[in-house]
Amino acid sequence: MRALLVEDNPSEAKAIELMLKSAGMVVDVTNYGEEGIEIGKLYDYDIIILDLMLPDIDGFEVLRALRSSKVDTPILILSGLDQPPEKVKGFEIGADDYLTKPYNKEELVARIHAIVRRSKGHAQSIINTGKLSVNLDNQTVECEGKPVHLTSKEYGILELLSLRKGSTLTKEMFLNHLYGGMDEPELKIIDVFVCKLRKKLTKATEDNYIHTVWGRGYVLRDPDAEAQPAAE
Amino acid sequence: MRALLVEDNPSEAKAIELMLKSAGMVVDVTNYGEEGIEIGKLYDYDIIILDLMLPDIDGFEVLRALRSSKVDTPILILSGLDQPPEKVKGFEIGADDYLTKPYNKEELVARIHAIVRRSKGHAQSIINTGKLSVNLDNQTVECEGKPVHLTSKEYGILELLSLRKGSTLTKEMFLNHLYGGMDEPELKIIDVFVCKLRKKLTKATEDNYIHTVWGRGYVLRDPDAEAQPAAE
DNA sequence: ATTGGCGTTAACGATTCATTAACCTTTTGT
DNA sequence: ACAAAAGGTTAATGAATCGTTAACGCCAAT
Repeated sequence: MRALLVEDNPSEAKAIELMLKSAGMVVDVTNYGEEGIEIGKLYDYDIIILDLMLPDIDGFEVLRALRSSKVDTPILILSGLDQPPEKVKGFEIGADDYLTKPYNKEELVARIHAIVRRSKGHAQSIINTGKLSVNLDNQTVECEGKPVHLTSKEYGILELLSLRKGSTLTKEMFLNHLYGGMDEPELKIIDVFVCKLRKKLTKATEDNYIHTVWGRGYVLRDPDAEAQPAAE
Repeated sequence: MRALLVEDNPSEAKAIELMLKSAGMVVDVTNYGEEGIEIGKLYDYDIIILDLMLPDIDGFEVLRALRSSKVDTPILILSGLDQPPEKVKGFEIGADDYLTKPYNKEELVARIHAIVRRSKGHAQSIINTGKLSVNLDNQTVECEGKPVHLTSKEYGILELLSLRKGSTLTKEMFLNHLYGGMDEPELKIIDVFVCKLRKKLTKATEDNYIHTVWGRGYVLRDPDAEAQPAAE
């Protein structure tokens, strides 16, 4: 999962960054609102965490700018002010959640998980596909109760496949989901991880979940579902 | 176990501190309510023991301030007044227990143990995991009835693992659980203790309880509960 | 004063993971 | 059928993380 954090206070930013990373997220950080708008438009994040207190421009402006640029990434607002009118304002402009400081650390991670889940159309934090179940909160995978050990990148692939189960995802999308910052590896790496992931899943499930859509990308499909409607 | 004591009377504070330390806890002490709020927000204690009689501000204010700052650490109130209305007030604001002076020394420790246990979701003071049983009251460990001698830090690791059995804990969490004050040693120390602890547990149980989650931390798992973790 | 247990740091080797590169197989278009 | 493009697989490399041991200093008990 890839997140953008827009927070000016360096120590606070570092604290949140570490927290998110220890929850297994790929995190980009910026201290300026303007840069937040830039990067937010440039990359396809799963979530943007936005502090209202920024040195250059008002946090609300960042939110407005992103939304008017048709960026529909879920946005969670962090605020020091606990004024209900402000909260309403945030939602009106298009925030997806609003957390007032000081907030409980676990709560931030929990909310982010919930927002991302819902934004992809999942009510539960466990996504079942055939014998497989992917736990988005723990970042664990099980096959009929037995744990399947995946490395973090392998999990990242399966996570995205599960979140958007049934639709074809391009390799670029996987790259975007798995890597932060500006130093992405080569596209080919996705093939390699898909290969490794398939091997592990086949070993565990005796079944085939990840299908190749030639020239397009990959899809995750439930093997039980007989009819195979054209994905996408 | 890490505790914060907020108590203005120096001799009383010293007495309680020693009592808690002799019960194996890591204890930070402050004489002022304001400082109690500060530190309580800053660190992640297992419990906060709060005297209502404070020189600067009312104990209830400290409690209220912590709770409104989303600090959900269990709080035990110590009080000289035995007025039922006050007791009710404490619980309403979010105290977890209320002890009136003079109180029995053992009772204080016993209550603290009970509160911490329950706050982590354990009804019993003995946590069993496979052949292992960890006694939170005595801070002792047994394997099929035979005692396993652990040093205090080794026990601290196992205690936290047991309290949060099944979930992955980062090295930072262990550091926080094992050390008080402001002078934490380096993260690496956790590896060393885990190594020593594992060796003792393996010798006693002929089994493996502590699993490494690469890049994240450690988990305690019941070996009976599941089959082998899927290989490469 | 001496000893032994413990906590801590440092150093080194072992593992695991991410990535690239190379090579082979399958699919597509002509 | 054939070449080109895309995908599949494996091996090699290097970096990050982890495990283990040794060594040092502190403190408490003898």
